[in-house]
Amino acid sequence: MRRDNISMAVIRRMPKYYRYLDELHQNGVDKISSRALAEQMGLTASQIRQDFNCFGGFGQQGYGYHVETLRNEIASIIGIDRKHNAIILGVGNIGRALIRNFQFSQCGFSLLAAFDADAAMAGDVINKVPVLHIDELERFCKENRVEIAILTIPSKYAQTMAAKLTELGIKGLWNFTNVELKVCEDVIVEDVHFSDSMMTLCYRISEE
Amino acid sequence: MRRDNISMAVIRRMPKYYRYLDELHQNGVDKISSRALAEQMGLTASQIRQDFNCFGGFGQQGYGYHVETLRNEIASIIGIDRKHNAIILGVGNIGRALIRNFQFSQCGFSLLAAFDADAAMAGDVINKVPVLHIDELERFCKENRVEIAILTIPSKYAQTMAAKLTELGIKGLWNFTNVELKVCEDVIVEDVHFSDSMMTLCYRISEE
DNA sequence: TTGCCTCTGTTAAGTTTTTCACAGCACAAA
DNA sequence: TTTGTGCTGTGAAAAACTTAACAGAGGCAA
Repeated sequence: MRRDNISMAVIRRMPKYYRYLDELHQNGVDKISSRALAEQMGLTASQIRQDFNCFGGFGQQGYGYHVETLRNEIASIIGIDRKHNAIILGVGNIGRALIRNFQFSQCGFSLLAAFDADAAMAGDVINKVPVLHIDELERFCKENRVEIAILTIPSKYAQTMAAKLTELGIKGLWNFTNVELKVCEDVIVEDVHFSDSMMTLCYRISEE
Repeated sequence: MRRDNISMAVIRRMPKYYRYLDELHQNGVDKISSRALAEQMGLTASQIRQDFNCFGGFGQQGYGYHVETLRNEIASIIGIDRKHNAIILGVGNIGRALIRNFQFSQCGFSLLAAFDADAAMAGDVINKVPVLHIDELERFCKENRVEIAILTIPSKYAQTMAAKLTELGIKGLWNFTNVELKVCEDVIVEDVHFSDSMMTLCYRISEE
């Protein structure tokens, strides 16, 4: 399974494949052809075969793809079959929403703790996740192998916090602030820019 | 200003341009060259010039771009200088987070009302936005020119609700559920798939 | 077993997107 | 005014990405 030089375009389709295959599997579907999957997903069969081939190809000629096998292969490619430790910074509305509702384990993560600058929250437990004061961040990161941090703090603190987390050896940041973070290049930043998404929608509904 | 056949790749960069230009403007910067902007944004100067040229080109040879003018042109292209009426469906954690924190007006929208199936919430007002019972949706849409709906409801209701909203003449859906919505093609769906984003991060931190 | 049909992996063609290169305008300095 | 530098708009080249096409493997029925 060669996973070098895989283009971002392909990578960003993998979670979607996973989602569809997982649903098919749960509906008891055993096998599926690239054509059938393409139709459901709104892609072309060629693209699907091409995509899977980036990782070696998991189908069988004349048969198609075995849904469960393919799903598991994709899970393994993405890495969600392993557990990566995560922490969340900022227990405001969005932070709380993620802690309560987001299925971290289904995305390969384990949410170890939440941090907030508000001392009044320290000691709380939300959805089994302990809330700690931000002053404990450094100690916590040193004691636990934290791989990613989720930024749901106010924008003005984002860059400073990103720098601190970089120092503490974090590998990835899931950034919900509307700030473009500058970090050294071995730290991965995945942005969730609500406003960009909303503005795109704004443009698209205005077209005729 | 020709805005037909603009590729999605270009469109998705426009909000980012807007963000940077707005910040430059607020910092008192008057003019900027494509090269300087490229450096800040992590793009190439060529791409920036190419992008702006899709809409006619707003710069001046030998000078560069006038920040405020360019920002306003982009705002007008995206459509955030107009006001589009929006409603939000589902006042759970994410819904509440958006109502409280998201700057709708800065993205060209005006959030008229929130809807929830929980009758106990009806009559509440969150951040000046009235919460109505879902039964009032139809009446409300008929009385107000609602252009987009934000889906922050449980996934299992998403498809049904999308169909209903389509009937009511909605133009766009901002979809926070992890369901792939099937709607007729003149309705625009803009997905915010947290899990796709998180899985992509998962993949990327695993690479070496 | 044979023959037919389906479907993948893979190479090639086509399309889109990005980058390069440069003519020519604008401003500043002399 | 003239000269030089900086910068855009634009057409062409390069790269990336998607779609098409097809050989051949495998299933299935007779």
